[in-house]
Amino acid sequence: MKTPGDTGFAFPDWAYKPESSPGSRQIQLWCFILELLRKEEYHEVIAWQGDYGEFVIKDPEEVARLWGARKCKPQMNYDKLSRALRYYYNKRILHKTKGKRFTYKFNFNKLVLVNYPFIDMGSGRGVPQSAPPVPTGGSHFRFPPCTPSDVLSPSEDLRSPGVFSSVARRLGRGSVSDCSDGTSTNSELEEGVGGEDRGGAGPERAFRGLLHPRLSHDSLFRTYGGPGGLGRPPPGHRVHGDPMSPFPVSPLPGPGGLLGPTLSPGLSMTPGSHLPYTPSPSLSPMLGSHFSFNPDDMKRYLQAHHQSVYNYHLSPRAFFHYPNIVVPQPHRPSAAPDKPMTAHHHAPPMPHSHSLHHHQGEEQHPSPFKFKLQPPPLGRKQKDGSTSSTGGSSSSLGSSYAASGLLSNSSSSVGPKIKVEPVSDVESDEEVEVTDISEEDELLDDDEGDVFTPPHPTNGTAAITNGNLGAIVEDDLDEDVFKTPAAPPMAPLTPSLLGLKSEPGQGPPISPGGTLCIPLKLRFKRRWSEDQKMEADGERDEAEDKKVRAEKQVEPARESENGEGPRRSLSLSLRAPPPPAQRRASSELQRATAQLSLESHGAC
DNA sequence: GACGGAATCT
DNA sequence: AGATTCCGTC
Repeated sequence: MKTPGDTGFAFPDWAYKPESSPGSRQIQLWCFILELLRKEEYHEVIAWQGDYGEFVIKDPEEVARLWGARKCKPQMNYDKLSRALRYYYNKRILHKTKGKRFTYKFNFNKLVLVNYPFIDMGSGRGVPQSAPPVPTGGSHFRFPPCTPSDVLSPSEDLRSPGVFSSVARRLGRGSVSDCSDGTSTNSELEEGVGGEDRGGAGPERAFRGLLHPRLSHDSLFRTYGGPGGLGRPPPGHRVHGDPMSPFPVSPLPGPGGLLGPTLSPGLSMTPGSHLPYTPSPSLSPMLGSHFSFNPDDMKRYLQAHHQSVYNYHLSPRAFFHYPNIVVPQPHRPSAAPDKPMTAHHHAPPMPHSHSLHHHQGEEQHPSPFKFKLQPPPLGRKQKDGSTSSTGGSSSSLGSSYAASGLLSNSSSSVGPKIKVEPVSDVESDEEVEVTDISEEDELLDDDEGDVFTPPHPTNGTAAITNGNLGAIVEDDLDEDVFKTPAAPPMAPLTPSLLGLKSEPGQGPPISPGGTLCIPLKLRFKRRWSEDQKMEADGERDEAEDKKVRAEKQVEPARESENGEGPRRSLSLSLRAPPPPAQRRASSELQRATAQLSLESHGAC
């Protein structure tokens, strides 16, 4: 086996499930697919095609064979493999490109966010839309390795703090390891990889190309992409139109600046809900095509993000994050000391405004937050039920579910199974998803494939401090939430904490008068509940709306045009500016939040 | 070919 | 949980 560096293909350690989970350390199919996709050797077998993240399996049986080899399942065949692939539909990791044989498409959003929650904060929708729609730049598209469990698990959403924390922990490990599970039998791949490893840098390349066109934020790129885009393809690599890249287009011009103080990925220029940029599957907070796991990059990223948080009053979530943010370790102790990283690899350590802690024993960090803000993504099992028309959780909630932490309120997924599906299915999701954010999404949609539609900076400036929120929530949304214009999932928490959004009219998030006097934790909780309530109401309404709509068969787009959907979410999340008092409270809250996060380590 | 349920394995 | 197998349906 090659060391991670050798293979060039390296998924960070944490890309794998935790040891505890079954199947841990086993590569997951989607990772494997990505792996193949990024290797030229397999271009005849599987390759990127069309839209972002869209790939075609040119030789199904071969792919199956490879997969079988990797998993030691000689009996593997395309039929089985495709079944596995179909399971991803539900998880929204993949979806089928209709009408095209053996063609599937990754939902980058989901994957990325989940994997890199830290990024999400601002990145998501927060990224300026103005950014060039140019997709990527990397020569090879690399999917961020993720923890499948996180990504996939319907129960755990991006929004879930738990995820974040877990991710953070994982990051802490930070090490990059090769993708191969220890057992990997298939040296084929690895070998191939090694050979192909240009320049070797495994990890760094990993994310090249990941960026969503709309996401492309200059600063991001600069920051993470490094000058000229760090992950520049090693010599010999084709930069433009790299077949390996999911993005047809060429790499971004890489301005060399590092993260400018300006905007960080975290900072969102636009409100989450309205971001012009679409949450298409391809979008990834990963930023940059050049973003890599290179420690330096990561640091930079984090730093930038961190700054943005402070500068922009990011959502409390961000804070949660930060205290525990762990910077990925450059190299795992055991890891190859020098992974061949790309040139930028040696970038000097960034000054961290905040100390990013390195935790090797990442596990030490219990997630700061025990709250689960998000409801679990739904699965597709809805069907069984009697359609749930009964439960309040009517399917229509789907949209809303995301919006509020409601469901999840009690950490355990309360509504574990809220099925949004009726309305949304993968496909419908997509459609809807479009609505929410903007037309763009539609364009993005797989089938449509107009990924490149220019971003509509609708309100680009509507910048909302929440950007983060939006980002966080949103990405996930893209498929889930977007189905319906739902209130921003994060809204409950974030707004309240920050006090950014207190709704003037409605349930005042902050209990009148009481807030300040209440202990932080209580306050926090209280607020949370209130928000949830509010959200719940909102959801209910929405659900009803949806039903109606569904019956009428109203076009989702219309809604978006009207601004209903998005607006709605905005209203929830952004609500009017908080009264002064609240504001004060909010700042306090912010501080508190930070504290809380710390406290929570032990206490919560 | 694609989908997805169900049982089963790991 | 994430496949793997098998299978019926479209």
